Amino acid sequence: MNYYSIGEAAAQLNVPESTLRFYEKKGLVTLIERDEAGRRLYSEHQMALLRTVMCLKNTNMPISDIQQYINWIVEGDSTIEKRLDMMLKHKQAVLDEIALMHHSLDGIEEKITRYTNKIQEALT
Amino acid sequence: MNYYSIGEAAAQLNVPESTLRFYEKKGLVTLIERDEAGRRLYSEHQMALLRTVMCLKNTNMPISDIQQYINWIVEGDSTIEKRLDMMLKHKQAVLDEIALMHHSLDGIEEKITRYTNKIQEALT
DNA sequence: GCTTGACTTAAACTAAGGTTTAAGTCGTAT
DNA sequence: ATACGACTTAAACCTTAGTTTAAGTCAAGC
Repeated sequence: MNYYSIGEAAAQLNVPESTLRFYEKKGLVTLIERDEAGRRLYSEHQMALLRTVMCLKNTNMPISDIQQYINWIVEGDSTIEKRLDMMLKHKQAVLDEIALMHHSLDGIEEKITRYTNKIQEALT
Repeated sequence: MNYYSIGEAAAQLNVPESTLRFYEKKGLVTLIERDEAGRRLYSEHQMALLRTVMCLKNTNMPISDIQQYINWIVEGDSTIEKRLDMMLKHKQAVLDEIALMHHSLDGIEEKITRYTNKIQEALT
């Protein structure tokens, strides 16, 4: 299998290395292998997990909730319903947030139109 | 003209009163009139400004940037180009953020599908 | 006359999500 | 051999965006 150093993993996930160490300490990602020298080796499997973590983080899930979700994954299939429930709720929260942003964007676009017109008028 | 007490304004904007006082201290909203007893009176004009502030806040603009924007409004028409520039950049930032959220949502929906299938299978 | 809702300042406090620092130790590549 | 990238712990520090507290004052309504 392919392994990534912390530097490679960080670059791929577009976060600082310090964040990966921080997430590890927080239990957002577990069981990272090490080479003989004690350096972290991120497997494809870990990278997939981290990509999931990033999906949740990018949609503003609090770290503590991501932690809970990861714990459920580690616990195994008995927690699938809980995970499904969490993801459904989170999806709705994200949709709500996107809707709010879209709505707010309307207000911003109105400003853009108004300013653009004003500048046009000033040039005539 | 119609005036609103801080309680009414807060309810209408869906924020705590403490936040309105905080924004005022920060200079996000200025020149709020007072009644004889010193209580804040929010005019329609102030409410409109505050709705703009909320649009920016709801799209995650930092308070310091909102402050700058409001300062420019107060300065008058000479700052219209700066405001237009700021709004155009902010619009792009918001669109980028929404795009990232949408993309991340795909990952979340994949989980939902997988968990749903697993639960279905388990029932057969 | 008392409760309610508003007001004041300044500072402390909170929560989230990291970042930085100190003071080192290792192993690998040039 | 020396620089590079990684490693350690623990605590201190940072920013953002408020919230809370203290210790009052003030005016209006019941």
